Amino acid sequence: MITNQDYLYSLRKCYLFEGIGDEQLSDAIKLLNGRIRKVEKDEFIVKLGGSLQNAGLLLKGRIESSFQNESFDQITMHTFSGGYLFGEALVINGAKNSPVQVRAVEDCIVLFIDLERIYTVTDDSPIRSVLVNNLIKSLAKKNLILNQKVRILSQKSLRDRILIYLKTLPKDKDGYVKIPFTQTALAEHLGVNRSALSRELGRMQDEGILISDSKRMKLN
Amino acid sequence: MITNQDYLYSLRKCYLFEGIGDEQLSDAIKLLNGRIRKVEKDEFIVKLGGSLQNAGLLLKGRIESSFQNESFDQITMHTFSGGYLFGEALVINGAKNSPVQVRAVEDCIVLFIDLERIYTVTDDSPIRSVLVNNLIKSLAKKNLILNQKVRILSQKSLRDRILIYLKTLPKDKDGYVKIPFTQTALAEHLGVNRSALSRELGRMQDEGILISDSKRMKLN
DNA sequence: ATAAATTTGTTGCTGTGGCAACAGCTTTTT
DNA sequence: AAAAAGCTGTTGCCACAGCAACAAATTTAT
Repeated sequence: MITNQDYLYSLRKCYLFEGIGDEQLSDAIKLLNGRIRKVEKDEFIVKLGGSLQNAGLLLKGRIESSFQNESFDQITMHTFSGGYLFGEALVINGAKNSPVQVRAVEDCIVLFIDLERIYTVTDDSPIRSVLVNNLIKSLAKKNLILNQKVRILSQKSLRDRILIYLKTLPKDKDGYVKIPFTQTALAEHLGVNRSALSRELGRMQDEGILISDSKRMKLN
Repeated sequence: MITNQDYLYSLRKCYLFEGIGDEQLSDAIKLLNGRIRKVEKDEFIVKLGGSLQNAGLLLKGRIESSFQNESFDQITMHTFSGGYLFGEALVINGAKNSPVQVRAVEDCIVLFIDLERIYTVTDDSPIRSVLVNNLIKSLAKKNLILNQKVRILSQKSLRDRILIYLKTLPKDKDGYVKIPFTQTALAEHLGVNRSALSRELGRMQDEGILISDSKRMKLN
């Protein structure tokens, strides 16, 4: 039996539960009718064109949302890990034809929840009003994330896509950023050809504007 | 003096007030501390990198949100008219550096509102709970709109961008769609070069897959 | 430890679409 | 009605990045 306690860390990271004390966490999850489910690597939680009944909260593992363009290239929307809420927009819109697919990249543990209970039921439970608040903020934040994606994809040159992407990543003290993907996956994130990406990264190093030792990069 | 009554039609179109009767509309607007302001053509409501204090509800006119890529091309995010709520995501996130600019394309009338009042104040006014519900749905819907934008920008070929865009527009009985932009503006929507767009539209007509008589188009 | 699978660098070829420039139209302004 | 501003079609040029193919390196599976 899997308990909430096992994943307290991920739950705490989730924006939806911000401001809700550890003691009330169980109540909140009960209120949302939370159900834990294992999802195996490479399993699709949402298929392209499919629908999703419930939003999910990722407790463990990594999940990726993506789609294909008309040339059948894979474009990654977002890769996320513990504490991430996904599928809210689909569920709230009652979308029948999902424009994205959602796939487990590793073995995952997901807490599925009935989001509607946050905003349709109208009692004045104090927990609910916190949840409402957090849900609104989550949605607004995801909006900005999507904006960022649009910004990357709007760049004309591959180099600009790389530069913008790198600027979003947090720098460590030496000014390096960690790339959380293989180069192949990075290409899918930036929506570019893999070998073209490799070539451009090489060029940038030749020109001296980029230092790159596998998985770590630094701009000048 | 401008009254709410003057713009009842636009207010009714706004998703935020769905399910709120005409009689209660004034109460709702009072609750949100609504203030009407004229915005002149070409005035910026949000500048790039700036911030926005209040969300706006467009009562009259047309507004466009856009940004520039690193090559200084103008990319249009969204053009909207009466009844549209904008700036929510910026306000809710408290964004200091707006990634987009918002500009009046025509002379506009805007109702600015204090969105926070919807979700921070915690009394159990029945109007508020409707507003909360609608705000959540609005945010989720905007999410899908952004998704659509990402989808267009992820296409490798100009033609695919055009095709996908056309498919989102509503067809009339003859299968024609109305293009609500000049070709120049359409190019900015699709994030492509204006003359390349013109060229490609020409090609498509030559190939017989598109019929186009100024402002109206039809696919085969 | 070995094999299998995946990732990465590299390179020649090629097509698409960006760019600039201009002429002809259309729309807006005065 | 005239002038100004903006939109559209067209064209030659060419760079960027997609593509395919392969070998080398790295990672994962058995």
